[in-house]
Amino acid sequence: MSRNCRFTAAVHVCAVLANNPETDVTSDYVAASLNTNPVVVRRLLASLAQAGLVASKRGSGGGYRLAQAATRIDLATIATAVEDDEGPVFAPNPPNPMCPIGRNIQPVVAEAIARAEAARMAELGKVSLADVMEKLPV
Amino acid sequence: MSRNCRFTAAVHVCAVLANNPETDVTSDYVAASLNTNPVVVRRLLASLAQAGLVASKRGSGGGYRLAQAATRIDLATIATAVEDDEGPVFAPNPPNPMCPIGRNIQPVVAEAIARAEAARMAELGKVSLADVMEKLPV
DNA sequence: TCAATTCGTAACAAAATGAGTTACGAAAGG
DNA sequence: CCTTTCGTAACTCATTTTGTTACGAATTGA
Repeated sequence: MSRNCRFTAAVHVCAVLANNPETDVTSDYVAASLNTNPVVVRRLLASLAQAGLVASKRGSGGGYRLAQAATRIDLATIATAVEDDEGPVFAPNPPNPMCPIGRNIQPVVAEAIARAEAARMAELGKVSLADVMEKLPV
Repeated sequence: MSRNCRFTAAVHVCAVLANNPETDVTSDYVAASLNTNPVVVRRLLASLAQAGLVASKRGSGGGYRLAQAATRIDLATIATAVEDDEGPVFAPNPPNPMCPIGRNIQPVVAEAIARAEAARMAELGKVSLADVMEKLPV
């Protein structure tokens, strides 16, 4: 599954929480909207909680809610929270060090990828969760 | 393996071809630099050929060479050639259509992702294969 | 205190993805 | 012809991700 899959799901989760402000929403409830398993949702929410985007409460009556206003959460923050930030990923086999190309190409490409990813994040950062909510039927 | 993996490999392949201008380079040769299998390389090169970036010649003395000058090939073109352009990917299970959030969120997020991907491509487009070659020891 | 609820997380099965490998036909050159 | 090399299909294997079950810890309310 692609990178955008987890990201889209994470935005969906946040949208459900934003739609129930000041309320503790259970992972079962969110899972019903996502049409998936509660544990999958909790794993997503664990990443979001670690980034300080959501707060969780255990026990009866517990659940999740946004830890910040929807206007202050942008899609770039959500993306970095749930994506594996391992930088540019290379093949399992390292390039042949005997080859002058193979020996040196990775840092060069990695730099270009880093700039491209930064541009992608900058664009995602222009959209807030509140912007997303506005485009949904309330 | 991530998206950047195939992309990095494709740039590596192009760099090897650029390093042997006006020469037909075999997939075996490229595979040695990539430290991988010739068939894997041929699959990558098939995508690059379909995009018009490389030309192939069969038979004895055959191989691959760049179909355009390295100054005219940019990393965005390479990326679009080898990446699955399936737009934003969603989870295997579609969201619950009974939920107003689930029913409507995907197009909204897809639009933001499309803009972000466009920004990423714009950044990759600023770097040409010749730029990459310049940063490698000749 | 006790029971019910809910998160947190581990363990494992199932599914999907991609890489690697083998194989073989088609094309091209000598 | 015979060799070389691409093009591609079929298959296996490793890796990753998702889904599922399970259970302990925390919290609430009776």
